[in-house]
Amino acid sequence: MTVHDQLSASLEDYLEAIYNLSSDNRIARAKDIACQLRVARASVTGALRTLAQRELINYKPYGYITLTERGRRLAWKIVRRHQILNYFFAQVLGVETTAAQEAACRTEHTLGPEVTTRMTAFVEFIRRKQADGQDLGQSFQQFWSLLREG
Amino acid sequence: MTVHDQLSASLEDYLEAIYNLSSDNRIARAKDIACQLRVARASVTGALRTLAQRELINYKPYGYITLTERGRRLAWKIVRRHQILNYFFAQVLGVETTAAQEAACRTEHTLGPEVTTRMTAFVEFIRRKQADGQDLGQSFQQFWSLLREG
DNA sequence: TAATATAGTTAGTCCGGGCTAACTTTGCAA
DNA sequence: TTGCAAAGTTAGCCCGGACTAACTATATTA
Repeated sequence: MTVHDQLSASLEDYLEAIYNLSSDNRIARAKDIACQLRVARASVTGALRTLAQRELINYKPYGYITLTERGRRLAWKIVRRHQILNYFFAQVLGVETTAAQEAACRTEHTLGPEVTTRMTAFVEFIRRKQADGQDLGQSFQQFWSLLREG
Repeated sequence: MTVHDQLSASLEDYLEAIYNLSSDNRIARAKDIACQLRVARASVTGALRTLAQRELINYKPYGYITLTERGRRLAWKIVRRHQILNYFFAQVLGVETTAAQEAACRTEHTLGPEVTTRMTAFVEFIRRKQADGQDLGQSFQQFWSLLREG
């Protein structure tokens, strides 16, 4: 079984989309996955088959799509990573929200576990400082403005 | 002409390798590119052709490989991005050097221009603070140790 | 319940970018 | 100067992951 392998960037995206759609509201529909990932419906089918055979989702042709326990755990990690990066890009670097989102989408697949955990801690570190009245994002963004305008 | 297009991650790697090899010492040899990127010699040939037709390198079969002016400028940006990330991973997050290098290699291709410039500024910002006796990397790494050990 | 719209799948194609095997060119050493 | 090893190229293959077109299943609603 190829069950333990790393997922490709593309498969991570599918898994993440399924996670988001199924928690957002109801059921993850292939149509919506396609739409969210801006991909043809036909491409979704292939990805679903692969995810199913890696035992990350439960999937039968024309049936409902649900995450397995393994799938849910993995998806959660992926989503988490995404959020961390997004926070860093948006709140610390001050990148505009949709650009930050897009960057996070692209970058999230390349961080190894080492960098991910440290990055997570770093964001936590920054949040604490902020709670202590020391807003790093803000003071960087001041610096940034000076660079730009001044 | 496809001359203005974005390069794929893989082509960026080739360009970067050529840049490094030709500044490191002498001439960028296909053999060394292959070795550095851990790729078969045959794969290099294809990449060289593509880079040549995008006017980023001067290349004739069996000839020397040199960067064009455009190629050099672009390669420089790529190398720069790599260094910035590497600094951030190693000096700020405290990731061990070779792991930081590897992460930088994977991540560098996904940062858009917006994030890249801000990231560059962020690293500069941190350096300044460090010069002022406020070492963010160090204080984060203290925090990190507490998380781990404490 | 039958007709049709919508969702999903299949088949077949393409493209990037790897690979190996076999061939050609180049360059060094006898 | 020739003769062989090393470097480079070509041809042909594979794989992942997109696509379109055409088909099938499902759902809606008249």
